[in-house]
Amino acid sequence: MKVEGIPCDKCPLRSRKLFRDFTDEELRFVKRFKRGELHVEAGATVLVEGDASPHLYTVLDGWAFRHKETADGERQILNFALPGDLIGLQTAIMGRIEHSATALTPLRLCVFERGDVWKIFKNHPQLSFDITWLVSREERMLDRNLLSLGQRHGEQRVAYLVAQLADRAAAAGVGTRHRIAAPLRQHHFADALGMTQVHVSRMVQKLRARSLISWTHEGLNIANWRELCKFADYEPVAARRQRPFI
Amino acid sequence: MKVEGIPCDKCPLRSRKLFRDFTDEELRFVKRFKRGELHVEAGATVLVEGDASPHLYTVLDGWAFRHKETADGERQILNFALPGDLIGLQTAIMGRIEHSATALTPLRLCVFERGDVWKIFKNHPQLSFDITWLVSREERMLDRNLLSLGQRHGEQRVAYLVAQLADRAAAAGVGTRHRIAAPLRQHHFADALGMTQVHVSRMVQKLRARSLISWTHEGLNIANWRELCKFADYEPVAARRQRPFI
DNA sequence: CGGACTGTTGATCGGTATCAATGCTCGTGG
DNA sequence: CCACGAGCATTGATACCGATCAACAGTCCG
Repeated sequence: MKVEGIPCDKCPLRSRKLFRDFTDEELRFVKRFKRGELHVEAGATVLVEGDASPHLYTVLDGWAFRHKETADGERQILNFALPGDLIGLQTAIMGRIEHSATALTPLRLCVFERGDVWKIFKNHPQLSFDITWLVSREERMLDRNLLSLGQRHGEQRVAYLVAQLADRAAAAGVGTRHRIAAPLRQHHFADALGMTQVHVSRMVQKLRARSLISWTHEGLNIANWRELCKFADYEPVAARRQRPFI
Repeated sequence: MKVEGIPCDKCPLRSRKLFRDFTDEELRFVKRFKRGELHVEAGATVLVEGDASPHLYTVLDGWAFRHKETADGERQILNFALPGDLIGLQTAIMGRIEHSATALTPLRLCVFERGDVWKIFKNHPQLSFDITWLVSREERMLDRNLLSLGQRHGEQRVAYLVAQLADRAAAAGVGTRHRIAAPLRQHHFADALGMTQVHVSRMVQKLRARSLISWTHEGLNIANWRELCKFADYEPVAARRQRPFI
């Protein structure tokens, strides 16, 4: 875990076409709030349920996931976070966070302070709106995941998650729709989809039999993107559409 | 479906202790945006998936639920909306809504216009922050529901939903923790929890056998609130804690 | 009275969990 | 270079939760 400073004008996210351009004024404004950069190693925990951490983060590089546990220790992965995603905003808005977040890969985070969020609201409508956009987007993804868990059975659930992750990764510029480069294991899928790892394995085999994906020790590849989406009932995000980030 | 105007200073929500007080200035400001009141009958649809409706609403009275369907027509109830809750904000923030909303009881809604949300952000930091608070709260509830669907089995899932609804209704001032007054049917539970109505029936019986709840044609009663929460792993909201609304 | 709606009960089937063993890959250290 | 163990995926056998199909009963209402 180390902290250093890198100027926002050199922010690697800013150069990606996916993210909307900041005006010079916005850039100057948001710069003041960057408290540093946090590097955590794969597997490290960034946020812990119940914390009232003073920080929130934007993912600059790497994959993380949000998760939550029942009283008897069963873990549910709620969603994944990719570059450009904000994590830990709940601490700033609601005072207390009800989920944990863990790094899936080595992670580079841009650090903000909880109290500064209010300054953004106070002084910068457009950026406040962007923050709300990000929360709404998260809500929308959760809606989709809920639909998946509630109404789709195993094979489709796995297919849906594969499609979603590949699509998001491609959009965030950290992969393509044909290959997921993250070190995702079947037990991650299990925890995200509410099924056992053994069953995930069997469902993956079925998807392989349909020639939709291949999952070897080399990684996870999507053999037929179009068909996968159709099978999973997944609707890809509009490409070329810019989105905000902070 | 009828529309009329009732002044915000007489807003019935405002008198409930649950909701934070507005300053006179806030009241004057927000009044300008109330476009009217919408009354819809039980069972009517307020929002339809895919719409780019020009309106969003605050529930003034009654129960509604947000839901979403898979391509092959399976319905998932994502969450319920009670007085004080905002519905349809996605249209204003993201342009398009990805879920539907339906009235469970006769519903009284306060109508806002999509474009006015930006005006709020532009001119009123505190109210913008409140909006974001509401979205964050929804996200948090979805996190919890996702945990329930993914990791708890039937009996606990039902118990959790009962506890959650009773608690929220009591907090919103439309019921107590010992009785849910809404015309909820077992098929609503089924759609919300990803199980069949028949199975909900059996799980309800088990909860009855544990003397936790009773569900007759008279309605749904919680026999032992404390034990129900413990069994369901549900953490009640802090009573006496005020929350924002718009 | 008849029909719609809701909840209950029973029989059976299937999807998924559980438990356990095996094999593969890779990193490490002797 | 090989032995070993850790981590991960696969496979098989069995058990159980919850789905499905079907029938029936109570309530409400026109």
